[in-house]
Parts: sequence; structure tokens; C-alpha cells
Amino acid sequence: MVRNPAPVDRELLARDPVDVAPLLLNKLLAHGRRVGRVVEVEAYRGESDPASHAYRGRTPRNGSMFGSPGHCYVYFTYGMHYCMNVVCGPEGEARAVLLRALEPVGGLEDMRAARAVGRASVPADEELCRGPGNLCRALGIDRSHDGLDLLSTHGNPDEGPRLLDDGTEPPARPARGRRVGVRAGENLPWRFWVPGHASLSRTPRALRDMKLHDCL
DNA sequence: CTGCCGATATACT
DNA sequence: GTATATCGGCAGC
Repeated sequence: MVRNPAPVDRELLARDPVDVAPLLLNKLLAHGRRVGRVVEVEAYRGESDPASHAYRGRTPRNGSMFGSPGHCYVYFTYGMHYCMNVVCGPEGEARAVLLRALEPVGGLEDMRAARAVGRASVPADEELCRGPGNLCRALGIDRSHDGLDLLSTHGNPDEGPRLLDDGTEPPARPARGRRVGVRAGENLPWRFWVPGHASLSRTPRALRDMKLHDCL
């Protein structure tokens, strides 16, 4: 039974991202009419994680990761892509969960239009939010949203990205494995996903086969 | 399906 | 100058 979507509980996020990450699976990310269900995430452990943007401390780019749980960290990378994180706890330790893939569930027309720009063809529905850069493109998320609170409307219900819970439970046994595209800390099993989902990000076969184990 | 390559801004050595 | 929490197009299965 699916309830009316409500903001994700901030207490859920105010913990270590390795614990929070699998609990974000099946939550919703909404931006205006565009809505996607989270199916793949990665945890980054701030200044104690060599793969984290916060490993060498605070900079103008990563400042929002040092903010409070429930806010977002949006960064620009490879000269052309935005990626989005949910800031976790403990407060001020720059820990966060990267959203890597969503299943499109609303506003598909707007997603297709956004993803078609500069491309030869419109992606298939299951590919619209497949990958951390693609999901930001599909939902229209960029650096202007960096640092915003994902759990509060601030009186503007139609402005900014939101993290919602419609009552769908996280998978009982999420898949777990190494993170994608990182060198430092490459063996840490801090990526979590919905097993077998059609909208998972494209990852090298080596990484998929390196799936360590299922958990929970 | 898989892998390789180039695009292109920003951070860091 | 080098690396990067990436992606699309294309070649070869």
C-alpha cells in the first residue's frame, strides 16, 4: 500500500552514509513534475574517505557537504556533468550519499526533452535517469541547487529538488559492491542497488562481477 | 552486449 | 601538466 509522498525523515539521514545509503533505495527524488525512484547509491565518508571530495578538507566546491543532513551537494565534473549527493551525518563531517540511478516515475516528457539536447536520439525510458550525470540532466538539477534542503519547501512547494517517501520499503536484500569510477578506496563496498533493476547505471562488467555479497 | 575514445571545466601536483 | 564520484558514439562481437 503506497501512501501519499511525504518528506524523508531527517533523523533517517543524520547517521553514517554507509548505513543511510541502502535505506535511500526506493525513496523518491522530485523536481517539479519530474519524479524518479532511487535504485542505486554510493556512500562517501568525508575526510576519512580517500575517494571523497572532502578528503582534503573544505573547499569552495565541496562546502555544502559540511552542512546539515538532508541538504544536497551538487558538483560539476568532467567539464560537463552535474552529480547530486544527499548530505548525511554526523553533522559537519562532510559525509554524503551519491544518487547514481533512478527509475523514472513522473514527468517523463520533461525528462526526455532535457536528455535529448545535444543527442542524436531520445533515450529509452529506462535510460533517462541511468547514471549520476544523466539523472541530474533528466531532472534539471545543477549547481544552482547546491546546498538546498531536500526536506523542506521553504514556502515554495514547486521550487527545488525534494527527497520523498511514498511508503515503499527499501529492498530486503539490496545488492552491494565497489564504487564506480574511483581509484582511491576502490575496494570499499559502499555502493548499493536494487538487484536486477532495469535503470541501474552502466558499470564495467568487472565491477558487476566483483559484487561482493548481498546484505541484510 | 563489450570496450575504447574524446569532450571539456575544475581541482590539484 | 595530470586526474577526475561521466557520458555518448561507434566499432567489434
